[in-house]
Amino acid sequence: MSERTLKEIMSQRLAKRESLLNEGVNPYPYKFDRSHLITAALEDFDQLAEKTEISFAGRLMSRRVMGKASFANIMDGSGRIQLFISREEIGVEAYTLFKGLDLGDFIGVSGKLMTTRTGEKTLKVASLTLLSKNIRPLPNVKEKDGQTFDGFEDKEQRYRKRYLDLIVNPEVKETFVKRAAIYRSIRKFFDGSDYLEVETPILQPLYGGASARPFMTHHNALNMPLYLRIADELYLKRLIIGGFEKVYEFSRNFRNEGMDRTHNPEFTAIEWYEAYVDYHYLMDQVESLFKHLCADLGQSTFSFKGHEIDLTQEFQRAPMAELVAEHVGIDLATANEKELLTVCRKHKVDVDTNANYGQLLDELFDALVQPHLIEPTFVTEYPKAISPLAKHLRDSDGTFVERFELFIAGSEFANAFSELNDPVDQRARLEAQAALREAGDDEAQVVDEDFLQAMEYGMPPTGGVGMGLDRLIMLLTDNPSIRDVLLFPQMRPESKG
RNA sequence: GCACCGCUAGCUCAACUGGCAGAGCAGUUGACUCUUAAUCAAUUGGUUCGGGGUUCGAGUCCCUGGCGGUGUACCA
Repeated sequence: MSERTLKEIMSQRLAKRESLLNEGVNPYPYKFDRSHLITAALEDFDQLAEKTEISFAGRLMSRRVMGKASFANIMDGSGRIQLFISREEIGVEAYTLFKGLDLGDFIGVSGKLMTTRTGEKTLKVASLTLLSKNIRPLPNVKEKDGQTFDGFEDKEQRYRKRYLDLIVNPEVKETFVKRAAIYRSIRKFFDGSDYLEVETPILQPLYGGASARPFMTHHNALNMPLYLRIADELYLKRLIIGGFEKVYEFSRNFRNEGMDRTHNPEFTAIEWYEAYVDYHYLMDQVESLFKHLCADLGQSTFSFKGHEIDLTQEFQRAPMAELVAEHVGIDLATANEKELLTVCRKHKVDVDTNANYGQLLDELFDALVQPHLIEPTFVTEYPKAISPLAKHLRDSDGTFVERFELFIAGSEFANAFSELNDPVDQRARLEAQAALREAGDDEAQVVDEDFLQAMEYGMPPTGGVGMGLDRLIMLLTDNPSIRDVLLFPQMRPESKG
């Protein structure tokens, strides 16, 4: 739409590019030696001002021309600074070049720092070089005293053209800088506990470790189907079997499912496994990971979804059935499926009438309890029916397993178990999943014969945790949508309708 | 999936009950040596998301499709 007017602006700029080339000026030179980042020079202003010749490189963001002298602002990766350019100072030729610049051009400038009459720290430009010619106009944003005017606000365009969002809405950068800091902190936590960071296949002949539909692809040379991983769990367990006793991986996972505020088709999780520990150990460990993160970020209370949450407090722990029982006022430990169904109906929880005890309990929990778990809470003892990779709860009848999930502000943040390591039991559980698949559940897990064989060689008692990092970053940066913590969220192609 | 809201110039927005599609910024031309949402003067720029319909006349009303946002459901 409105291509014509955009084309006019662009053809003007293309013409400038041409005439520069004709004058023998390369509008795209190869390098520029800058002496300072903008913010570094501003911090060191008193040392540098009036004395030292310094240089910056950056993008021209605004301009105020007043005849033979001008002010402009450039932005580099660190920040912005005002430039003062006078014809007297830089000469007629350079001043003409400056007046021919467009917003969005990259330039290199050198000169001395000064303070303007109104007290703004400014570079008095002595020389100026074009570093890259802009030919497509940037969204035009005005700024004053930290307030922005006429911003670039269309969320769709911001997600589709994230590079523009980053240029024009600098606060967006902070989320991604913080994301990197969180990764660094997590790495430090595990590296410091003698964990080994590993990389396992993203392209897998069979997918597993979670209940989800996969993306499928095809390898030409092998002429075989391959799946993009939905989780790295089964490979990390192979490594535990192989004798690496503590492993972790930042795992980009792919799930062929719906998209919404909290789901992107590709997302990042961290999973870690440690030999000879159980889920009680893991709860303590997860709590200390959060404390470690808070210390590194220098913050203990986080605002998220309108709640103020202290992540350094002791996390609550409670079995799933108890939490549901508290809510419905019925002792569920002795309830049968029929009674649970009645409870579901009473609380208007929509369920499949063929659902088993575990699925019903899970439904009740999701509908009635989870939204109210605001303070950090480990929900423990999940039904075996929905946990095919977890060990039976010790000293019990086998209805429940040693598993926990961590909830904060009504959302799930971690999922962990005392990992099942009995190969006979594991085979039976996966075969039960396969039966569910036969019955039409296309998210049920598949039997991975190689994984079962690996376990038959012997797997030590092991604890393992999976934690969704995108959601963690949403929590720690107070962003309500996963799209705000992904640089390039998945979008439908733009179409002309 | 369902509901609601949105889509008009490069950007931000306006246009009453259906009556000539507008403004600011950006762009272009000119003036201006301490401005800072610079200012002043002039000026260019439109497939109003696509398609169909009603009407003398549609940005506006109706149908249909697209994309996005929010909520909700399903799903981990």
